[in-house]
Amino acid sequence: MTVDAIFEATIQVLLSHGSMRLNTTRVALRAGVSVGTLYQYFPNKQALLFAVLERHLEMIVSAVEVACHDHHGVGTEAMAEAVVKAYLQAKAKQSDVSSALNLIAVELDARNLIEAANQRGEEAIAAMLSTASDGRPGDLQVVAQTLLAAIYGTVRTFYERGSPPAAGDKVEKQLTVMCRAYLSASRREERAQA
Amino acid sequence: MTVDAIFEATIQVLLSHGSMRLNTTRVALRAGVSVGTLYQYFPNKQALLFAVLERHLEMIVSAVEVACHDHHGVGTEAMAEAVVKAYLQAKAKQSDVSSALNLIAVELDARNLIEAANQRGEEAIAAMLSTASDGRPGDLQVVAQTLLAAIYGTVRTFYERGSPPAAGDKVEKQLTVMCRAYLSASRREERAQA
DNA sequence: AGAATATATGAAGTTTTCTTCAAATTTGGA
DNA sequence: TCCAAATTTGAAGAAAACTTCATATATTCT
Repeated sequence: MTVDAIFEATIQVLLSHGSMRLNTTRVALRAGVSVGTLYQYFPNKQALLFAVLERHLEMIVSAVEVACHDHHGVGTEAMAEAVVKAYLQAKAKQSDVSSALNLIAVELDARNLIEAANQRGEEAIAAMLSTASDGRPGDLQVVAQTLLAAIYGTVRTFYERGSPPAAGDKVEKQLTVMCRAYLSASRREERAQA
Repeated sequence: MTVDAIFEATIQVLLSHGSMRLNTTRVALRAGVSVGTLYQYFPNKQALLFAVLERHLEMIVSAVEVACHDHHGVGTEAMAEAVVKAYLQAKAKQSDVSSALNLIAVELDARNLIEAANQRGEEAIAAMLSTASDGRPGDLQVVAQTLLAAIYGTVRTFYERGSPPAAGDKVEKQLTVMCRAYLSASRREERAQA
């Protein structure tokens, strides 16, 4: 479909030129359509970028939500593993998209969009953690928030660096170790304070 | 100094308008000088952004390096604590700058700059870890890399979200728990494999 | 003070980018 | 086949941004 071609082109231009040098003509050209066509589907440049971002966020969050839902009731270690894996897979499925989009996320009035996506992710994680078979961690909100931020931030850092996909396994392993350790430590702290 | 005013103005414009709507006129206006003056000091817009970024990276990395150097020979838990604290303090010292700069970092040919900064940070951490009194973690390179990425990414995520500075304490606490747990777990894995 | 040097100004030229719209093309049904 | 609706085109107008440079102001030194 034309719209998909435009989406794809936006990503490509973002990757090869950066958001500062992204302009509608370039996107249209890359998409193999004319500028006019682009404006048929998006009222202006900002709307285009917004749509591309929205699309990607939805994909990531829903992946996390599904993973959390599928892992209610298991131990925290398995939970850590599951979330890390889900997030990493979702990212890998469109690794180029990921790094490109971080360039525009903050440009737009996308704060709310991102905030909402985070919220959903955090809630899914908190809900899952509360069902842990080996005891729930302390402050659910805080732990869920930190966990998501750590996964999100670490992965992003690696992607931006353009690490080879081969490194993905290493990242997953280390992240899993870290998240597991964190959740265990959280429970320990919890017990210590009680 | 004029140059400092321009630096500061760049950050401000970046924050209030985003990199896409950042232009030399706006920066000059905000700095209280004329466009001509700006071009007296920077050959073009790109050079300006590059300089601002460079300045900031140097500040952050050197803070990490100092912290690492000051903590050679202590236990890994203390190390985790030290690095987290150093990084967070450096960021906090110019919290606005931090989030603003991530907007342009990838725009420029700044890959090398960032790569170099990361390199230095990782090396400092690896060097410190290798002197741990309670046993060095497994693959020093990988652990240092992951640790830095996790701290960097997590902090960035929080900053971009515009969390109130009050939340800084909570972030520091959680990050410390996480990094400590990670380093302990790394050592445990090391022993298990040996 | 006066000359020499350094710094600042901002209007104007050039280039880039955004967006529109009348005309051309394609699509799908009667 | 023929028509009407949907889609596409890209040249061109309008707006925004980059950069230059001749002129003006300030600073420093003798």
